[in-house]
Amino acid sequence: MFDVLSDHSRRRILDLLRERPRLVGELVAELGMSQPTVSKHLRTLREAGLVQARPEAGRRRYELRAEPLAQLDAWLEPYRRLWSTGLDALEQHLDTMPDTGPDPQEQLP
Amino acid sequence: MFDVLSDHSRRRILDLLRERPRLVGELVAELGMSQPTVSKHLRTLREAGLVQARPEAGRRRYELRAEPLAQLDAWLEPYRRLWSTGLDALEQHLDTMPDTGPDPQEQLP
DNA sequence: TAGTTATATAAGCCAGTCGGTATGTTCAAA
DNA sequence: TTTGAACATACCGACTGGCTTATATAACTA
Repeated sequence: MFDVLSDHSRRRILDLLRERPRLVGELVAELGMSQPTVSKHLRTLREAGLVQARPEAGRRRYELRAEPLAQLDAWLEPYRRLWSTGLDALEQHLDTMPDTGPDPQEQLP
Repeated sequence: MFDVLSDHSRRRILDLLRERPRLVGELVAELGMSQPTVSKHLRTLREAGLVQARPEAGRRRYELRAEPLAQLDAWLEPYRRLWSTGLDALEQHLDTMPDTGPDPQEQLP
């Protein structure tokens, strides 16, 4: 999942498909890359379940499938608490140890 | 950001530092990689602002800095709506267009 | 059926990167 | 100041992955 998303061109494709489904030729024009290169990226995205092709009058319209991104969201989840509370790993650790000083913040779950 | 996170070893390091800050030697032992390799990953993470080193009795204790991950979260945000509502780019598009009938299924070559 | 268009796959090149070994560098203790 | 431990950097070989050109496949059209 991270591997698939680490490529800038593939993220551009996802961003474009987020607006609306598109034909391969449309993506080629907007990305300014060769058609085979775009097709290979689409294959990678397809195998990751992030896009889906629908035949349409001899062409192929690609559409976004966002569900697999939930994995990324799941990975991010435990980190989200840290930055959203301004708490990093150091303070989190100190929270679990006998306190030697004042405790500025308190924490939930 | 995506480039930094696309490496499995670096994600393992972040996961370990999420538990608690650690010395380089501790990470080396837990990752089973050579010390220079770990140091190189730490440098990459440091330059991305994801970790931070604190000198400690001649050693270096690395701690997590989760804030930059907010960028990832921001990128993810517009997609989160799609999968959380079960709405993908296709239906989103069709919502804005007059319906022409039932849609077929896809196929593979 | 042949020709044309749209897309997919194949093969090859090149740049970037991961991991390793060897070598600096820094710091604390003696 | 010297030694030794902990960590960083330099450099190298192997592999990966993206891009390009050339070619194959599929579907529409005449």
